[in-house]
Amino acid sequence: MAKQAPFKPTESELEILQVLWQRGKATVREVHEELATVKDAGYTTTLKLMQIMHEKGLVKRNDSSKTHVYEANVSKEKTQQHMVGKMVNTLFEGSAGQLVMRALGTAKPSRQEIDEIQKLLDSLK
Amino acid sequence: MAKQAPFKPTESELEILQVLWQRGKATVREVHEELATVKDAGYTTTLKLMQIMHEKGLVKRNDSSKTHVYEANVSKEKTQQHMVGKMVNTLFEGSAGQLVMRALGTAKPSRQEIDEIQKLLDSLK
DNA sequence: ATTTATTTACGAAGCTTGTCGTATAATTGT
DNA sequence: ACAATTATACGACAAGCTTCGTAAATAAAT
Repeated sequence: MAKQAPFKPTESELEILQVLWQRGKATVREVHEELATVKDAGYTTTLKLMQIMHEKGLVKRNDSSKTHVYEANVSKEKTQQHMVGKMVNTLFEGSAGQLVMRALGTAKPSRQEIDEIQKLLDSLK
Repeated sequence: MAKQAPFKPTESELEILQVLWQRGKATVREVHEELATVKDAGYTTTLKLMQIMHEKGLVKRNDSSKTHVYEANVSKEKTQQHMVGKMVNTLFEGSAGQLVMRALGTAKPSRQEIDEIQKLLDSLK
């Protein structure tokens, strides 16, 4: 039976998940190359992190060939939901509205996003 | 010169900051009592955490009397801003709008909050 | 075929977090 | 005054994260 993912990815694990979500499947080498454009760590570091993530159940992998192919085992949506919920609790006293206000104050969304948000808000009323 | 606060409070540190933000000033005992209603850790644990937070510059303290009085040294607003920004980057590809959509999908804000958000959105257009 | 390169596996070290025990100093109660 | 309580300081430890070096196995290149 597959182990239940814990849903508390660390900073580095999130970076890796980002790549996997974006690419679907990827080898350690591919993930590492992509991270290298942003970060500065050795190949074996990325490898080790992904091995640990596999033990935790955060990713699954196909090791039928010598070069293993990895894939995220937690969805982006669920992870976002979980992390946002946690943040609302620990930093915004349970108020999603407060978080929204803060987010909008920090970075202005595009016109299109604004329209989308307004549509959603209307439907919530 | 006061050390610059690092702005990456841990989970436990956030719990303590929450109490300090709410009360303004508080002793270790007071913070601990309040946390004890939610959490289960010894007094010296809270003490140690607050001492470390002091070293980091996350809190300041008045130790003119035997019982030290602590106070947050980072504002709730700045901390929220920083944490939200980080989350937008690591989980939402830099899009605040996406975070907002997710937050609204997770927990419905009150009618009053919705109105507030809409007002803010209009002003952003 | 032999060398070179790639990949995984493993172990270890340094750092941070969270936990607590114990010692010491100060305060309070009787 | 003496005992009991309360506070700080300090050290230590387990667990987890991140880092990397090295060894062994496989694949590719010459």
